[in-house]
Amino acid sequence: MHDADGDPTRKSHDAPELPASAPARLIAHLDMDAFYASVELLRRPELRGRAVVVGGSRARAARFEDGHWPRLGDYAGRGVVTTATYEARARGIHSGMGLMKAAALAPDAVLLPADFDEYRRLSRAFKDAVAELAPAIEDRGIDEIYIDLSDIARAHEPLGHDPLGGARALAQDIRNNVRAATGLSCSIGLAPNKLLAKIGSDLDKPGGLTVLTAADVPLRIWPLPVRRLNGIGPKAGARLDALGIQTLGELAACEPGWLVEHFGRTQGLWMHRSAHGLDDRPVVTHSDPVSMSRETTFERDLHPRHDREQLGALFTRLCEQVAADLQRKGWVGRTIGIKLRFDDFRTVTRDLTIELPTADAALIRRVGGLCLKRVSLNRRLRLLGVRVGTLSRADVQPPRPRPKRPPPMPQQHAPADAPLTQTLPLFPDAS
DNA sequence: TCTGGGGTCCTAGGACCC
DNA sequence: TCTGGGGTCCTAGGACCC
Repeated sequence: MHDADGDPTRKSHDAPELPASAPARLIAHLDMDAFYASVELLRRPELRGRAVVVGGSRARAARFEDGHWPRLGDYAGRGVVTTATYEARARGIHSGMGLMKAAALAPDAVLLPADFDEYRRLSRAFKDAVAELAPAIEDRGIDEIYIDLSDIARAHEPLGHDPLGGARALAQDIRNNVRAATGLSCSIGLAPNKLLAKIGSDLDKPGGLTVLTAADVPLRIWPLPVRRLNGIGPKAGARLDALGIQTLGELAACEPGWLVEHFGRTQGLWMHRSAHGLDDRPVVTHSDPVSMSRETTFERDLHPRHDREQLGALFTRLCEQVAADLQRKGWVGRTIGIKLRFDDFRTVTRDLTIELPTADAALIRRVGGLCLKRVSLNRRLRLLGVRVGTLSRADVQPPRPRPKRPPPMPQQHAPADAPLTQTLPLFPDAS
């Protein structure tokens, strides 16, 4: 998409230092501000200024009862905070936090259930608004996108002495368009790559527009904690911390070879490059799904035998849902898998690849049942999930019926930990 | 009364094939 | 017959992201 030959500023195309001579890109990362909570405030403006938490999808629908809203402090049960307004964040609440813990911090906060249909509607609206001005968009979920502005920003005349003035103006136009179309605010990071754009959009939230260049890396990136890098999560963050590395500057100062020793070749080299603000990943404007799944956490842990019927019915429903998702979107899949989470939070998965792709609920249910037989069920369950992977389009013939292999016989592969006492088919088959 | 749901990507071992 | 190596597929788990 971005070819060195396309750079009109380059006189010489035979220069050997090809990577260095590639034209600079201009990438934006746009992140909607407290998206779900902001959507709720759009239709309940009287809640503006209050601590509002969205979460607990099975919470009762929010109703204006007797002049007050459902209090977070009255909530009892499972669930996590999906989004919190900035007022709630100021009280220490953040997404992913258990609702009961959040309730202890801000019992008087308003708790609203998530309304994903509405969030999806506004997600489409904001992406459409961006696409009117800049069509090269990479979807990163419901509330954020990358935008490749490399080509269009050149058309924007630089304003004054700022070489990025045109880009800045374009980003401003994009933000205004999003606001006009949805009433919602967003933050934008503008940088030569996705990594820096992503960090930038987070530097001045809400409503910020942050421009970062390679020259800004030492002063503005290196002081940040390593966790701000997209790709360093809780585990890698803790390992780095144990090695005495807290900031991106400290990470940047590490020898690549030393990082490779501790984190492996791929991750070690990636960390080194990233800490220096280097990132070649393109903005990917189209991608096909790899898998589709449905899962549910029960309101109370279920016993594999005592709650057998309920589990079986739940399992069947998940299969029907995932089949409906596949059919609605026009996909079929060959790999059927299940996921179980036990009361101790241990998670296991089993999957089985069949010869011909399917989107049929009954077949998914049958294969899922075979997967289930390979798990020893000696604890209560808190979650059950069904997944279909190795997808292909429903309207094209499967390319090649793959060469025959001995058909999988799950019973022969019973896990070593399967207890001898497990004799019953634990989930009644739906068929 | 800890810890949602929907995803992607990576690793690693074994089977199988050339 | 023995000794390999490489490539692909399948499966399980785990890290991470939104």
